[in-house]
Amino acid sequence: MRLVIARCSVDYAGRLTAHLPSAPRLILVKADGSVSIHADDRAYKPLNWMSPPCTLKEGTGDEAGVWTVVNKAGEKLIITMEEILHDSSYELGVDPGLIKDGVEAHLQELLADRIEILGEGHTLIRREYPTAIGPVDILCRDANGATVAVELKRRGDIDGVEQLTRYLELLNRDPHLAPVKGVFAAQEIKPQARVLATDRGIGCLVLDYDAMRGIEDDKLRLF
Amino acid sequence: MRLVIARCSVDYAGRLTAHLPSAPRLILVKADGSVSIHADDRAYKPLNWMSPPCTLKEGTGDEAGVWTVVNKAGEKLIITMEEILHDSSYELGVDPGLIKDGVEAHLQELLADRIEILGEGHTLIRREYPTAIGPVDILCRDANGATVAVELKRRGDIDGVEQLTRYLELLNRDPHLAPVKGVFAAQEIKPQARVLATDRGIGCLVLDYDAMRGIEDDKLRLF
DNA sequence: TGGTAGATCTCGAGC
DNA sequence: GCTCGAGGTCTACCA
Repeated sequence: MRLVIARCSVDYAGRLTAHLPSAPRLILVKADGSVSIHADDRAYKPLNWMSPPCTLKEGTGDEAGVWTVVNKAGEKLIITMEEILHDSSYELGVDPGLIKDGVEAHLQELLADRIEILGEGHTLIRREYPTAIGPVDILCRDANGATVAVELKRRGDIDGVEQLTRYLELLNRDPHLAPVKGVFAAQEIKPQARVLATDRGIGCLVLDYDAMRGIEDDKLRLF
Repeated sequence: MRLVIARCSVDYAGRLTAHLPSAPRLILVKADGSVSIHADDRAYKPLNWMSPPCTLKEGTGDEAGVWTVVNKAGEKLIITMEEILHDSSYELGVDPGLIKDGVEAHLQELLADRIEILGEGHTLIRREYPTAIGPVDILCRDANGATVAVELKRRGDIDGVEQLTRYLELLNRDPHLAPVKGVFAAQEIKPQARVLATDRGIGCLVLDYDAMRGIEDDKLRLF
């Protein structure tokens, strides 16, 4: 990891063209060859960057102080250094990486484990039920044996309803499954998504992640 | 901008919970109070971060070496420093910011200016034609006076077709406009999006940004 | 390699 | 304050 603080201007030419006028900034050159340029605000997104794999060439002679970063697609990032204020390097090694909890995959596990949250007598067919246009999060049967397709989201908005609609259209063409009902399940369902879902006869289910995890924990404690 | 290289472990509790085991990393504290933690790879996304506005508290006494970053929503980022390898600060000032070219807004301008790209005899009604569910990018009439709604994307995929479909459904309820045809225009149209659009009777138009800009430049040179 | 869906998405505009 | 759409989205996963 190389840290450079420098007054510089930057030009990017690739999927779009963009220019950064001269100003003091932080330039990060990482061990994988990637380069990013940061201003003194915003935690998440750099002003400009080149993702790996890419190669950095530092100009010499006439081109001294001009860094050119290129990737395979031919995108270019050109950094023109005007004044170097700091330049240091550190060996950090490979990062052990982030351990996450609380994402959609876990919600899917929890709901599959407690499928009766969908209603008395529901039984799981399978998670990630494959279709031609992608896997349905959960497929199950209700107490009457009717097929139910569940689309799971952390935040339920209109896109999720469209996605489920496409699945339902497809699943309903399968005589072994039809008629298939839809349930849109999320930790939070946006009003417009609820309206659209309801209009299409799709059920809405708001999930309480902490409560579900609690139930799961209780269940685990029984064994 | 404060740059710290340190062996540290990190815990995030907020929209999810996440943990980073002890390892050497770069910690950036920016002038807006934001904090980000970088490994020695990936240009774009930090391992962990807290977006502004947020406040950083460095622990003292028993809590020495423990940094706590909190935002208004109550999300917490806790950084436990085990060994500081570098610590320096720089005043960078406010960045003049990025100048972009080649985005959807510009495409819309260009297409509106050369509406005949859609076909001989087309006339513009207006850009950003307002509807209850949002503005239609371009509304125009073809040579026969029929209404045409255009959805513009840089990259045309299935979502864009869905969006245009919703607009068409709505616009076709307006007796002053109906019947309304749809055109899906993008610099690149994904095969599946093309299939869906065609299936719904929506036309597809691939736009050449450089050529359109060239035409525009030629046009400007005439005046 | 290409397509799809998720993300602590972020960010900005419009209401 | 929210809602929605765009992003050089990036990234992981799967065919």
